[in-house]
Amino acid sequence: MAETKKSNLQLVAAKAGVSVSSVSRVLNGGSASEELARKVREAADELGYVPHASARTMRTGRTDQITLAVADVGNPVYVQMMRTVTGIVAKAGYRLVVSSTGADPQSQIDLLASLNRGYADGLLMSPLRITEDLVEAMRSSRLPIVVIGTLPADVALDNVRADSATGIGLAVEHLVAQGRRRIALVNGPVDTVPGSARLAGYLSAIERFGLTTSAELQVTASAFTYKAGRKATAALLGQSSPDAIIGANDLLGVAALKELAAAGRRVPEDVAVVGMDDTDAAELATPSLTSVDLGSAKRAKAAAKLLIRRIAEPGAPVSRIVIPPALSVRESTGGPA
Amino acid sequence: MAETKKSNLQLVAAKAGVSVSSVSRVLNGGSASEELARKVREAADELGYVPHASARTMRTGRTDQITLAVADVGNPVYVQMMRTVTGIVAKAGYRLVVSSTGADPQSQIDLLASLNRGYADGLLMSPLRITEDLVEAMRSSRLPIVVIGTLPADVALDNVRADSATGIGLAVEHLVAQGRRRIALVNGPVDTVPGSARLAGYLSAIERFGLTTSAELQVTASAFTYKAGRKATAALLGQSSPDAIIGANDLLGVAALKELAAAGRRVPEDVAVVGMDDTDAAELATPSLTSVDLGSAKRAKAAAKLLIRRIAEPGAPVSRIVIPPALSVRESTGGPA
DNA sequence: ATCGTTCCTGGAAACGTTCTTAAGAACGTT
DNA sequence: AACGTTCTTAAGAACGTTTCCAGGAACGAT
Repeated sequence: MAETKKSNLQLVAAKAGVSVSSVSRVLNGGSASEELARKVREAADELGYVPHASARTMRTGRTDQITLAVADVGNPVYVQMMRTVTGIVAKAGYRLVVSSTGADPQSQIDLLASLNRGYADGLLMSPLRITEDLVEAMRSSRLPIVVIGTLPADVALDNVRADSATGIGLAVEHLVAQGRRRIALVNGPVDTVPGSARLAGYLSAIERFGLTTSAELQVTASAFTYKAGRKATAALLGQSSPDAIIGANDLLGVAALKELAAAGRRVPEDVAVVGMDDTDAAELATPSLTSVDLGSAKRAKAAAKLLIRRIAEPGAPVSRIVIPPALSVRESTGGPA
Repeated sequence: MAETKKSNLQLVAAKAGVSVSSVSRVLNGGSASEELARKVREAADELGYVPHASARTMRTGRTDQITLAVADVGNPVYVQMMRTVTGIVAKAGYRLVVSSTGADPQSQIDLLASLNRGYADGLLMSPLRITEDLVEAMRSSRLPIVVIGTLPADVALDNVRADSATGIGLAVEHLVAQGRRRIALVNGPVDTVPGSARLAGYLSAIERFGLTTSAELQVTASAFTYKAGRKATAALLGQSSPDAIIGANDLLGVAALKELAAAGRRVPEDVAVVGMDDTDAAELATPSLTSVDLGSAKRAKAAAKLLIRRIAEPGAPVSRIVIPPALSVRESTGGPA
């Protein structure tokens, strides 16, 4: 057994001395006599038969694959999502295929076009930037899509979003409770979905707690990456002296931590730091990084389930789920080691 | 244009008033008259035609997809590989599909079986554990495979390997030059390919530099992860007092860093720490982690090129490439901040 | 005018599967 | 003994492409 040559139903059928359709029926669990089933299985085993995925897809229209599109495989929040999603879709009988698009909308549009060729039964995506063109492409896609992240109100797609604003509120509240007054924001690009949400959340929280902010306390990194975060934090420290810094994600938070260390400021004594996403990176940092858990694992899980349901019933009403945030307090704001 | 309905060659042909074969020829760059080409393109545009991947695959036998199988998406060394590979294969006209297998050989065997159904034209894999069954599955696969990592000598597959032994030698040499004498190893499971290579490299380097080691200086984490590394390092510190620790990868190195901090030892004053793989995690750690660059990016790049070549010419002689290691000195061994 | 080339186009087969339809066998009922 | 029902199996169409092959048309050469 387990020979590996080209094999197909016809060869198996010939070997077993039965018809092609009978082989297909037996192998897919249809009704058949003991005798027939035995012969078929024997022949299939002997030939090391493996069904041809494309042929099946062409006939059935299903691929049994789900694609997860992520903007940056280096961002630990996506790693967390991948982990979660893999398990869920596997349980439902799907293979997960991860596709790394760039950060720009065009590459996501390209991916959508390519998926419409029939590479997958559904798409899980978390677009960083949402343009008219991308929305149009998502709308006109004939593939079920579930979006992880916020979406314009008029786009009728299933989506699972975080509540950045409340999340930042949690961070600010925690910092205020410690007597911090000059709370800075190291944000990612504001033309991105998370970037704009976090800026808005920051401004509203600052106001709500009766604090003040200023242009000097807000810097924008060129990307949600460590390197960009270092640069942005350096600029921030050059133009103001905050007593707390909120990084718009953990990578930016860790960058702030490192830059503060390089500048000789103590964390948390001189400056407290909070990140967002509560990924492994927060745990691994030194000092460990307090982080707002935006529920990325939960979001990914919910999104995967939503997608599986939508594939099963395309006509189901559109769901919009919001996952509430939580705060994980660690050393960078005086939490336990 | 850009309607998105079900469309196929037949519909386009009908709309353009030509034959199906002519449409196919035009769209795939065959020879055709100006007039015909114009009509076809117009019709295709208007219908928003997208070719059906599976149908094409069934006819041509190609999928234009390459699969990268990684054991753990959370390991930054794989992230580095994904980044590199994505670019290379895209340039050659392939889509990269990332598949996250578990650490056990069986899940890799399953993946191989599933790929033999025709999901991809080639496979890039980096198996953690190599068993007889896995070797057998790789041998009998009808899919071109390139292995990133060491392979038994009698397996005739293209592969690109690191030189762990020399790499560890570099680390030991560096540590010895600083006067370190009690060099410990925090290894991953020794029944894995990298685990056994690193243990062997460590022992030989220790001997070469005239040092001694003992069972107390060697611990084995249950996996190549941060959490397992913490536990293993804690055990190490409980049973001996090394003046240097080599982590078998960066995650273990960072874990050692954190555990030392928790135990109140200063790095690098009391204990120097070296990791392996030279990933982002080494850069982000505090203090930043000296790490042996095993050339993961170069290995991934070479492997991708090898695979593309092998797909093009299946009969080409088997290549075995070794990438030499290098040392990136950082704060954890007294390097620059 | 006939023939041989070259160029363009259409017909049709084939890739491997699933599924509908139908034919035949076995068996029980009237 | 004739008939209806149920069960098992086979035949064949269809999914959407690519590509081989052949039929013309256009054209120049003999």
